[in-house]
Amino acid sequence: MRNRAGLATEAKILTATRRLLSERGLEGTTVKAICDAAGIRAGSFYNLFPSKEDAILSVVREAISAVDPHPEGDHETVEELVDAYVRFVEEEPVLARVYLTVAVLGGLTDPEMNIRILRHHQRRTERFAASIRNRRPELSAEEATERAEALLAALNGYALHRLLDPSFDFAGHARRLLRYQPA
Amino acid sequence: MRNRAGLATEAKILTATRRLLSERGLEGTTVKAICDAAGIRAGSFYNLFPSKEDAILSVVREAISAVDPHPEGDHETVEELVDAYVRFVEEEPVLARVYLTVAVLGGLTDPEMNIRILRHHQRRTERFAASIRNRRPELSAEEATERAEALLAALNGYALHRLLDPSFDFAGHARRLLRYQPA
DNA sequence: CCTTTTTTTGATCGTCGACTCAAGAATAGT
DNA sequence: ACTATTCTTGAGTCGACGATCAAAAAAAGG
Repeated sequence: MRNRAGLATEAKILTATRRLLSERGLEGTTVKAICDAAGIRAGSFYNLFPSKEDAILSVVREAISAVDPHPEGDHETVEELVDAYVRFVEEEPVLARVYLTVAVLGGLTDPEMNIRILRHHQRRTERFAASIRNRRPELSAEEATERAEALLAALNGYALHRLLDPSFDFAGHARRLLRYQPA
Repeated sequence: MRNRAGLATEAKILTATRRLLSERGLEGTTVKAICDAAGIRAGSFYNLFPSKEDAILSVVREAISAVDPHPEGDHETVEELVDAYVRFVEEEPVLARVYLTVAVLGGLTDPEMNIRILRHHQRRTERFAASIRNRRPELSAEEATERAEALLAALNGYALHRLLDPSFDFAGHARRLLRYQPA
């Protein structure tokens, strides 16, 4: 693809797909809905994406990789990681919805999404566990991993609730969680 | 419906629907899949259920009402309520999956499911808040509600994680949650 | 300007989804 | 045993979905 029009169309398609996935879920994200929202015909869609799944996967990958900040230093604190997740959910609600509804939910029923979300979750758990062990070296690797798992699960629960009830104080409760169970 | 065969067929349909919803989600729960699993033809299905949504809604209602124990006394403790939820998830994994994937996560994209899950969630929050205030009468209604919301959100996160990783110690972490943030 | 490549369009295809119906088989009630 | 009701079946309708394609239109490159 070299034409400017093609790049613009691709962007319109991805924007429409993001919005649809976030608002109507996998079921509501049809090729027709995407094309209507993007103001194009189906043929143009298939000129740029080999299949519907391709466009969806592209957005899902984007959402998953936006969940956590890209690794910077070797000494991340748990607070930084938690704050980053809170910011992600609050500042990128569209991608956050895609992450939670399509990736996490889809991981429970769709086999391909399952391996994808498990891989992501393992990396994420290891990262959190490392930051926990940074602060509390006396913890065994297993203990740190278990705490990271519980912390992440609770955070996901908070995030989920936050999507249902925007007045939920995600940041405050996340901080409180860290205070009571100081990682 | 008076015929025994009809009752038996209805049970087979509901069993198949439960299993499909839990394993393949809304998307994978087609009339054909239900009928295949139940060993009947589509006509029999529509002799007993006016629509596919009807059968699904029936199972979703069942799952939602199985989440919490039916009210007994006026003095439930938070521990009892939390334990009941843990037991529900561990002893009724099929319904628990339906509850979390179809009802809770579906509530984020499907408008009808949304009002259903919000109603349920409000009742549940009030119940938890009441049990919290039972133990700590010095808390304001708002504070108790906020704590109940956070507790429930974290529990749902744990439950969700438990579905992805059956080795996750849901009961243990739930208890620890209560200890650190003693409701 | 002309050629090549990319993009868009509109029509269309096959498949699979939910759902219907007439006719026959089974079952209750009497 | 008879009859009315319920249940099951198989064939079928209809629409939506993902996907394809030839041809026209637009853009890029020289």
